Amino acid sequence: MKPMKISEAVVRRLPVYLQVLNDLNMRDVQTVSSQDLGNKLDLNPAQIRKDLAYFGDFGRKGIGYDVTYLIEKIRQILKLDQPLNVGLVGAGNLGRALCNYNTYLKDNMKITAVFDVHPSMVGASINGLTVLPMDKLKETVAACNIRIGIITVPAIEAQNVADKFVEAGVDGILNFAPTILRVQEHVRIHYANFTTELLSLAYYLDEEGVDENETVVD
Amino acid sequence: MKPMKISEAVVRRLPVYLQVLNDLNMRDVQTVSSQDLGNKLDLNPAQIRKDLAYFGDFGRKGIGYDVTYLIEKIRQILKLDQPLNVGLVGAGNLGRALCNYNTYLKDNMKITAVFDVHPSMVGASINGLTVLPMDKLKETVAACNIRIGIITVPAIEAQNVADKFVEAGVDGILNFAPTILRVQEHVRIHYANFTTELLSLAYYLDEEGVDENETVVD
DNA sequence: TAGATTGTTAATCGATTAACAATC
DNA sequence: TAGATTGTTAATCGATTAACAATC
Repeated sequence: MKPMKISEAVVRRLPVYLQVLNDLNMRDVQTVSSQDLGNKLDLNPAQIRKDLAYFGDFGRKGIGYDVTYLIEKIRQILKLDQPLNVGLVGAGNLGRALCNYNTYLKDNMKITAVFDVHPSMVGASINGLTVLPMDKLKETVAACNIRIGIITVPAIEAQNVADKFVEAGVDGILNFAPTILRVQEHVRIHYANFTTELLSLAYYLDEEGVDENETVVD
Repeated sequence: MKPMKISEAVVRRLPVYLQVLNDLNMRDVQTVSSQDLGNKLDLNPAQIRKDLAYFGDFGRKGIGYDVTYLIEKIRQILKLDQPLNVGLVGAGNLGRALCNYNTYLKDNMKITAVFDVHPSMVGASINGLTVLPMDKLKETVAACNIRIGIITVPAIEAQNVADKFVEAGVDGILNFAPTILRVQEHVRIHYANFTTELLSLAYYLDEEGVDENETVVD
């Protein structure tokens, strides 16, 4: 391992590698080359080798990477080899979807508490969890050792919820609300903003919608 | 306007600009400088000016950008000045959340049809839409002029659904399933994979979890 | 006019890719 | 040994930022 600073682009690719490796593992594939991975992910094999080499020598020259071993290593790098508790605020449709995905976020990440700002939601049961009121957030985050907060409330309430999470002591926030959050520097925020993806998708549509052949006169 | 090729990074920032501009507009702000926008978004003002300048001269020297005018222009660029119909497959929790968000995706984008692969789901009502069976997908996409497909089914079914969407003639797909899709080259795919964001967030946690001051001996 | 801010060119920075020695 | 594939250095590419003339 080197004490080098790893760029965000590299870190963001690790979960993608993990996803493909888990796939291969389920299909009992023992070994994979950077070439194979590159084909599956439309990435340059050199980039994959370089990404992995930041963290150690995981491959074998002439052979490739052992799938199980590489999964284990990437899990370690992402700190998914230890349990990580997550709290969620916003028991609406999206929040409930994420709670039910819990099996999905299996990799030692678990939503262990759900909160809502609306008293009418409090007490409801979601996938075995009882929705708690916001004034229980601080003590629950401490008691359950919650490190990450997920925000699935409307944009207008998001900053307020983020402040509560930070005050309660979480180190990271995943924000689904379409708004930029301001927090103390040491708290890391990731955005899961699908509207961005959807709206930017629209940009690329008419390149095909306008049939360029129609304008060709022979 | 220039006939230049615009990079994906630029296009992805446009919806973010739009978001902030809509915010400003609601608060009756008339004019905004690239400096202001940069502060709000943690972006370099020069980058914002450059991004916008790819598409035209929208600002006024010494003044800044007219908020309403810039919103209009970005809407045009993203083709949100015309209605755009969207179909969704997967009426589970996440699918339902997106359908109910319809107000959100107001910008002339609308989910106009919902499908599910499971017969037991068919016929259910979601936000005024009746869930249709998959064998109605092709005719509905044609009849409703659906250009974009959203996939909210489990990973294992996602490629199959994508194939159906492509066969039916959509030009773009927004995939929420954590899997890479293979489609004809002319179909554009965007990924809304929040597991990637969540897992990569874990990587950054212990940088603060390990209190570096504790190791300092004076 | 003086101050502010754009649009754009040039400089910088960082990320991706090619190439190859090492080695299984 | 010959073929395959890694880890890594050097070359390339592209994106970000700085700087500034134009101008409101």
